Amino acid sequence: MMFSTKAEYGIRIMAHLAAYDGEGPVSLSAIADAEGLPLAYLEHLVQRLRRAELVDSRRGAHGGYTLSRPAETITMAEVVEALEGDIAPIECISAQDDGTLVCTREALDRVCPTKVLWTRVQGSIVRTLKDITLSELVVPNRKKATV
Amino acid sequence: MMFSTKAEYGIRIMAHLAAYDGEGPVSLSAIADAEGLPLAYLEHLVQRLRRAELVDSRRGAHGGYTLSRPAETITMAEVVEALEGDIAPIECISAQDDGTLVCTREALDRVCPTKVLWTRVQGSIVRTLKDITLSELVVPNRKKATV
DNA sequence: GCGTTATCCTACCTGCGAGGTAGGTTTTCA
DNA sequence: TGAAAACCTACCTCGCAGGTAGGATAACGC
Repeated sequence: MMFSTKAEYGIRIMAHLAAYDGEGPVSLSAIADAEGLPLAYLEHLVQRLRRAELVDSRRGAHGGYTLSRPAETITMAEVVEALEGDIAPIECISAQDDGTLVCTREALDRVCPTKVLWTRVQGSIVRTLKDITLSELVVPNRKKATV
Repeated sequence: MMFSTKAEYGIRIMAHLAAYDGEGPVSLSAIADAEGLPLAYLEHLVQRLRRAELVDSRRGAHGGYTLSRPAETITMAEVVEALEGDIAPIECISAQDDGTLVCTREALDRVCPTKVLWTRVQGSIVRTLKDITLSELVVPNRKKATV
């Protein structure tokens, strides 16, 4: 597998928040219960989402988390990157600030024969993730209950 | 990172064999030397390639490995799959024989909100890998030397 | 046939990070 | 003022990627 459960669980959090968007903050324990995931672990993940400013938090009783923006404007590339860090198919490839990819294996004289492969794979993954917004992951029949 | 060095090293082996295609078998120790990778570890990887029938082997003195087919007909999807096993972006998603993807998290009643995401990511990765053949990875200036 | 060179095979080792726990402190509400 | 929540830091542990070790088997050159 290529993405860890960090991405999976974190996306479940986001999808859950999206489903209850506009209904006030949702507590993490409610999400942990609903999704059957360990609360203490989700706390780590939601902190990443908060630092990436994808969710807002309200502390204290009746507190919880809300989406910081409408679900339609949140791409899965942002979410996955917040959770997993830079999206790179393999260790030696990393993106620079300007978006160009560099290969750490590539010395001055030698070109890396596999770079072209990883570059294209990375491109297609990022393109796909940018193309999907959070709103597409919301399960419809979960929403109506409390509305 | 999403692919391990198994894929990276294995692809380097394949690229090396492709560069010396038609010049008789290349020994693994020659490849290990040229690429600066541990021979004993490469042995494990090349066995996977052999079992997937991507390379042929000849034992004994002056033995080594050769591509089993022309490089243009070998897709990177085959190579990566031989090395890493099934290409799945995340643990819960796996491909069935007919190519449809299933999510182990998906119970009878609940749909998995993230499945649509992983399905599309998986599709774009596989499509990209199928689209690239080994011949595209061959570094030109490496070939002429012994020709 | 015998040494050399290679593949082939099985078992083992080791460090690290994913995945998870624990136990607090701080903030907000009723 | 106490309950409910976010917030924070430190720790644990176990599987596995990445690599080693050592031998068995096979095909040459002489």
